Amino acid sequence: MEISQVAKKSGVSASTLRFYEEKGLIKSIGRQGIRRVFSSNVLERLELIALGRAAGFSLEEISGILGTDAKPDIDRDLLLKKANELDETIKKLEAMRDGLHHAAACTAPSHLECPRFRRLMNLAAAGVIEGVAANKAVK
Amino acid sequence: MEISQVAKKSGVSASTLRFYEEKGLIKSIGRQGIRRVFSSNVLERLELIALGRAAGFSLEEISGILGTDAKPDIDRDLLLKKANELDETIKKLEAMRDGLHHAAACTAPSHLECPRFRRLMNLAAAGVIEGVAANKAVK
DNA sequence: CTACAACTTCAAGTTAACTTTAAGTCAAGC
DNA sequence: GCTTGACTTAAAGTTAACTTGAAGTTGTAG
Repeated sequence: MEISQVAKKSGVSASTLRFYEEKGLIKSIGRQGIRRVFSSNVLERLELIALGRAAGFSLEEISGILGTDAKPDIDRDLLLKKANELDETIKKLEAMRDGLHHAAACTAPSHLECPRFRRLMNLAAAGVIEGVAANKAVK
Repeated sequence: MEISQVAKKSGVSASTLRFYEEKGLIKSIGRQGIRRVFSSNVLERLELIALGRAAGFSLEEISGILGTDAKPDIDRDLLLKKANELDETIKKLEAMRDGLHHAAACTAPSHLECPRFRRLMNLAAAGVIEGVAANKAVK
């Protein structure tokens, strides 16, 4: 496949594909003249990358998870660590979602004054700041 | 409270506090000489901001949700929309988490070849790319 | 054979969310 | 009364993840 084919099928722009290749996230299987040729495997790879991005991983983390080489040879401990991080994130997001739902329905004059909203937010916020700091530290 | 007090109690650096004030996300209640003075309410506000960041909202979105003025006067439709977006994200994250857990335990030569992993990833990836594109479009 | 659309590289530009730096202000302790 | 340390502003620098632009190359349709 040519780059435009991949772009069209994946929804990832050609410039991004070149950028990803430069970063080692994807590979072209060769060239026809000057033009890159991709195997259709790359589409799968791009889905995984998109998934990782949606999950909040950086491109660097994703290349750590998926592996930069042909064989994605994976560090199982890293995977478990990432899975646990995700679990933490999910809990916060659920609290946030519930908070938002309540805020939309609540009739208190200000949400900051609504005990239920506060309780939800406090529950959710516990460890958030530390969590963010920790994430930065990990980088 | 002085800015360093707020920084210490919130874990948010002084420069970030000034930056947030500039963006209208927080407010100081006045000045003592040249120095900002904050009320302790700002700590709560900062927790909400941290929560929003952890949930993947941009600062602009957060100021949209929390309101820039003193009274957080909230657009309920926006809240519900954000809650639904969050719900979508949560589902993807759960799929990703499950995928990672499995990948860590799986003995298939390559995860891309493991049917269970593929099934999980495909489930998770459905709509991810469109979702990302949609998020960008919303911005 | 020539025009042209689709590719190529490399460098520079963009945005978000901060951080860093330079230069100055001020209250407090010695 | 002067040094010190915590503040101040304004501007520039940083990083991630791309995008855009300029200048050149190539396969194909007319």
